[in-house]
Amino acid sequence: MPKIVDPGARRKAVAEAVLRVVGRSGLEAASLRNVAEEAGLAIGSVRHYFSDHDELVIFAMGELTGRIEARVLAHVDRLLDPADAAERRTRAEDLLAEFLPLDQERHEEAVLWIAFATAARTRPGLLPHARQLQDGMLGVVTRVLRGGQEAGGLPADLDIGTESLRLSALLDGLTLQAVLQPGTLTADVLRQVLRRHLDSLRTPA
Amino acid sequence: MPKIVDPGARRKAVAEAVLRVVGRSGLEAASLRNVAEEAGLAIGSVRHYFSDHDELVIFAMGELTGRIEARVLAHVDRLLDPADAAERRTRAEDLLAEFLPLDQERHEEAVLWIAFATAARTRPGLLPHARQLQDGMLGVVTRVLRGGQEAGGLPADLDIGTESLRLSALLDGLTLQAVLQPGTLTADVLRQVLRRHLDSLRTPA
DNA sequence: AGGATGGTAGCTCGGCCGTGCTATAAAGCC
DNA sequence: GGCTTTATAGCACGGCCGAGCTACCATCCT
Repeated sequence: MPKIVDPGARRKAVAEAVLRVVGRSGLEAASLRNVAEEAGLAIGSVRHYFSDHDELVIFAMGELTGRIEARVLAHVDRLLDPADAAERRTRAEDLLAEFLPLDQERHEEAVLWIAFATAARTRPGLLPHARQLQDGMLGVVTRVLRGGQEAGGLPADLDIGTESLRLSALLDGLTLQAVLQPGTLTADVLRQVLRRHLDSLRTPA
Repeated sequence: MPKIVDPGARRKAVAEAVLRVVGRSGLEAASLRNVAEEAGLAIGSVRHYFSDHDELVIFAMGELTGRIEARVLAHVDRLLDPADAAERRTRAEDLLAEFLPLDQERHEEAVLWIAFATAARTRPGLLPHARQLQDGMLGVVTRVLRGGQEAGGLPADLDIGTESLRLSALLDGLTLQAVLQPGTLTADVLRQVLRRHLDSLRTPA
């Protein structure tokens, strides 16, 4: 039986178990024992694929950030590919909405992201993944705003640097509040706030 | 020696030790042993003032939120007391700036707040304090915006509900990013983003 | 056929955890 | 002075943790 196993797939399966445990009970509950049970494996089997507990958690975070990144980048392609300016605004909003927990899947990802990102402050091993996703988000937001400016949809004198920070902070804040207060910030409200913000950018300073 | 001790003061002193440990090593490090050592007490002494480990952590979070609340409410009084509209804008900005980690003290508080608030998701005992501060912040932001509108500094057709959510989310997001990326978001940048946001609210939709 | 390889499993150890429980000493009260 | 109260201290237990290590077994290679 053993040889035919794809190690990468196994690692991913275990990582998913980690994410499920973290989503359900928090990062501190992601022990080897709990993860092994969640994955339906023995503790020794899990350790066969991960030398360290740290490596397990870091890899799981990498899976999470990779998933989020892929979903956003797909929208980036869709935004930049067609040159029809008519749908540009809609596409931009949809792209930025990918950062918000608008459905259950993205809410779960947001919960996980907040858990790992905040844990990175005291777990140096998680910092690279946290920085990468955060920088990536700022980069995407910056590209969207700059693109909108070049397309004429946004005022030419808009300070893209400051506005990118403001918008990315808004997205982060909405995500954080949605995670901390599930039920209060519904998907409709989140979308409305985002739309209001994008509208406000169109009016000259 | 024993009788002359003020229990409240002792509990506060131990709570401060909790906050120091959490700030340095994260909430998961706030064990009775670590806290007792930080407070310079024996583990048994700490337990004399707190029946439970849970109670200790919850009380410490209460101390934190109480501290933040008191600081903000002082600004609220200062904002509402004088009726000189000239300084109103400045006072409002200063009040809102109290939510941002502009100096080392507030940065430390922001770190602690994020740690406790995110932990509240899997620790039900922390939820009340988290909700209270979060609701309080939204309430203060709402009052500031509504006050600005009534004073004529903001457009009359501004949707205070949505704008309050947007602004409070922005403040939360800036705080989160400043905590996650210390050094990147300097105090100057934070203030600039806040100022830009308040400026943008003055222009009619 | 038989050794090598790699997946699966779990026992064991030392360490930290919260907590039940007990012991000691200092202060106030009669 | 004796008794109660309370602050301080810490021992001991059971539980969970990560990690070292060994054992077993299925497959593949020669």
